[in-house]
Amino acid sequence: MEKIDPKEFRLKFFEEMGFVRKQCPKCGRWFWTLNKDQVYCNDAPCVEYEFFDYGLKPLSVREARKAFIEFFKEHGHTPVKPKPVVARWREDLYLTIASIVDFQPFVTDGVVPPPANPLVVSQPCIRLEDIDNVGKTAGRHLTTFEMGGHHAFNYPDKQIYWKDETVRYAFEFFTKVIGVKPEDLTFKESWWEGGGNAGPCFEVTVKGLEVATLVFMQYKVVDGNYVPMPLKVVDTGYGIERIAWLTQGAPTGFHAIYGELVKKFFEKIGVEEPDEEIVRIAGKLSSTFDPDEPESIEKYYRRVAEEAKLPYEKAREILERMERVFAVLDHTKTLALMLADGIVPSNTGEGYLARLVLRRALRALAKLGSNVKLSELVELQINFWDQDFPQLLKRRNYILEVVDLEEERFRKTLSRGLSYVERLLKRKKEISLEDLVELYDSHGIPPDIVEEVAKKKGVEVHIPANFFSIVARRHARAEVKEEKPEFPREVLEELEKLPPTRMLFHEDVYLRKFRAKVIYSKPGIVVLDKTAFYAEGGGQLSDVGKIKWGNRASAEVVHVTKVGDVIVHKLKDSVEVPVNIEVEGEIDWSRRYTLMRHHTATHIILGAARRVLGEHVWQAGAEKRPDKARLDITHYKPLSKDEVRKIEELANQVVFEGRKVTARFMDRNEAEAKYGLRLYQGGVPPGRTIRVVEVEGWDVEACFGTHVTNTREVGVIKIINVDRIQDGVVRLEYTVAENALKHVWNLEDTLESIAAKIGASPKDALLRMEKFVEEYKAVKNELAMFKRERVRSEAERALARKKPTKWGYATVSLLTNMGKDVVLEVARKIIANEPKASAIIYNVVDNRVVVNILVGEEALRRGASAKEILTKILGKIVEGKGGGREDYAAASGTFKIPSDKVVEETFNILG
RNA sequence: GGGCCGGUAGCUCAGCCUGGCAGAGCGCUCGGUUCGCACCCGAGAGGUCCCGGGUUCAAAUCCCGGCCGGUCCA
Repeated sequence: MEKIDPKEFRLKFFEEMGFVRKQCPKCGRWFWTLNKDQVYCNDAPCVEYEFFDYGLKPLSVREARKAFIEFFKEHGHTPVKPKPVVARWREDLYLTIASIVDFQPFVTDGVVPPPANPLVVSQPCIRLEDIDNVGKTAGRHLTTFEMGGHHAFNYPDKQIYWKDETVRYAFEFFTKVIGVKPEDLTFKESWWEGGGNAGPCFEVTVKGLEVATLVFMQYKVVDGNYVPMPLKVVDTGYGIERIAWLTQGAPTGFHAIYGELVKKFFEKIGVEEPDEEIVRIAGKLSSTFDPDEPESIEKYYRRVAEEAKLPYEKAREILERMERVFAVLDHTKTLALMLADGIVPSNTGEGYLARLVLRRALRALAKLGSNVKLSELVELQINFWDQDFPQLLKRRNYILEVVDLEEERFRKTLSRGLSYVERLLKRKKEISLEDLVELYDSHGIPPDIVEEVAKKKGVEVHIPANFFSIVARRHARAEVKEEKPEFPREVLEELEKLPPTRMLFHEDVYLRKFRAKVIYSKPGIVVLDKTAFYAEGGGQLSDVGKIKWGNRASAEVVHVTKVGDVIVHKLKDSVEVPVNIEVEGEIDWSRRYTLMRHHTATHIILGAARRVLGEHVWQAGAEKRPDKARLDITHYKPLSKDEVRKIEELANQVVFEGRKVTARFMDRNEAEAKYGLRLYQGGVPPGRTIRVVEVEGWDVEACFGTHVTNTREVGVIKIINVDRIQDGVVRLEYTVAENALKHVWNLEDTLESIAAKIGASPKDALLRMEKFVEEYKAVKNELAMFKRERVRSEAERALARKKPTKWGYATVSLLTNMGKDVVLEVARKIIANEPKASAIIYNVVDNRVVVNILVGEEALRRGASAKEILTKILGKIVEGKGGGREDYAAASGTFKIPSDKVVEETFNILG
């Protein structure tokens, strides 16, 4: 803050109007106002909300949005459509967190022109950073909100407008359209930073409520330094919901946003709606605390209790209940929007964020003691917002099915975890911090739910206030793996200076041979002025082939890669090709042609999967190799066999229909406008123009790869494997044409060998197998019977030859090739029949012998020791290793004496 | 992408720490009880202890690798 030059904020407009600059005695910030008597900065938490009886014309969220758009439209801004809340056009963000995000990175970097300039948009945004505060602050924090943004992009050669005009617009909008008295508007000086950009800003507040932020993006943050940007961007954010709240003077933001839904939610959830009086007081005071400071919240509860003339405990209970219902209101809307844009819940990526929101909502419901189905509440949101966000209605079935599935999943997780808690309590009678952390971190059971269960069992649980930071501390910093550079630094630097390679593979995908000039060469590395070799990218492996020059010289190309726009051929061995000569290149065509067919097949399969499974299907990864290809798609449950067949059938239909496949370069804005963000399946390519591959009437994607020109060339597609690779992602593997045929042959061969092994024809193999399994079980049972019989007879035989010792009796058996289980059974039988006996059993297997010694209960009491006996045996009879306890010992090794003397000698040494 | 937890009978799980007979409850089958059902009583069937390697006389148990699932965090 200190680094800002106050001059940045001194505007002509302020002078004209007679604004004065003041400093807030509470927060120390500087601000501008027309009210000469104003003391504080007019923002939370320095002042209480004072707009409740302000008497503005009440606007719903929809009306506030419309008023905002209309105003800026009238003032020369072109309205543009908002983007999805899932930022598919960004590689660095999962969610749309601000309206300016719509135009990052390409517009703000000056690579792509904005769709209009200046423009206005109302962008639904999702921010999850403050999810724990939602509800507590009566509407100050929300996970989803609409950011009204009017943006102007000022290029060095084309200025639109800057600070002065921006503040004038804000002033006019709030005073003329909304009806705020000029002296109630405060412009607070501040500094904004985010997404690698920074600049000064004004926070616009009215009667304690911040209603807009006017950012003047003019620096790029590079290594902590502020570098001026050539492109200066007016980045404003008007809080549409806050404008609705302000104008309605509703007791809380939630009442302003959700209107009749508030009552409906209390009813559906089944908790009592608090009196208007306490809600009003809570709303008014909600500006005064910092939700991250427990003491300030407590103070707030006390003040509400005091003003509402209620006991503290009672007030707190009412407020907490209300806060939770508010959180559910907020989370269900966020969830509906996320799912409508096709997020599939998962344990990673943006899918995890959807699951996080959903589970927070379920937890809040659990704490409210409600058993309402979450999908019923989400459905209320869909119906409430269907005109504002028509995608909710369109994706209704998907949203509700996923919510139900996820609720079921969470229920299972909870019950699994809770039975774990109960088992824990049986053993320990207390739950330690360590247990709590493990329950949450490994089993997903939040500590407050553990507390509840424990309480029912009469066990108190202490949850530290910093519980979640303790959990966070356990997560060691992920080490950043360095990627091994493909080329040495100095080579890379030289490569980067070369002119772009002409890409013959885009001009004619069927080109196999070509002549080109060598423009750069190092041992094992060649760069040509043009090439037909495709460089690895977009999940398509690179071409391989040959380069020939002179009379005889040639080199094998083993890999091709791209450095910027330069295509680099890597050679087998460190061959060096002379620079500036002409060479002939030839690619391995059969490999390339299969890759092309696999690539086109991938686009066809994606289109088929989307049609069979739904619009939430997105590519989550893909790889095309010569032997097979694979496509990972987002989907919320395992594919049924039926669905797989359906995808396969549909895909092959497209192959057989012989649809045209075209590739062309298009202006990014134009392509997005025509085909939507669906284009970005395999990531977001950089640049002003993008290459668009279209399978006629079936699928359109931004793609750099080589494709056949007619789907018929793919031949046939055979899905050979389907796998769930992680939550919410299904992997399809498939091959085409001859490879598909080979796959079928393999299956045939396998079946034939199985049939041959079991002596049946392939047709009868299954029947034969079933019979075998039955027989196997019967034989197993019969064998068990014989084993029992053998055990009995061996035990009897041994007991018949027992000899007395000082502790009772000893029996010695010499068996051959017995299983371990039989030997032990015999020994057990002996000491069961004669508790005074010690059973010694030798079992000879191949050239080795295993000796087992079991001592009966009575013999044990009289001083017999299996270990001692074993020691004697190991000394005299068996050479080997062993060990055991008093009642049991075993060893293995070889006999030291002839085996026909073993029984006799054993009795002797026990003497 | 990383951390943590788990995989044992059809299901839910115990046993693993400290190596030495693979177990419980529910479900299933049969029998008893009953006019019949439920309950109850008795008997029985049911196992690749996820897979592979290692240590050991001996591995569900200890070690290593893999697969699968769960969960928290980027």
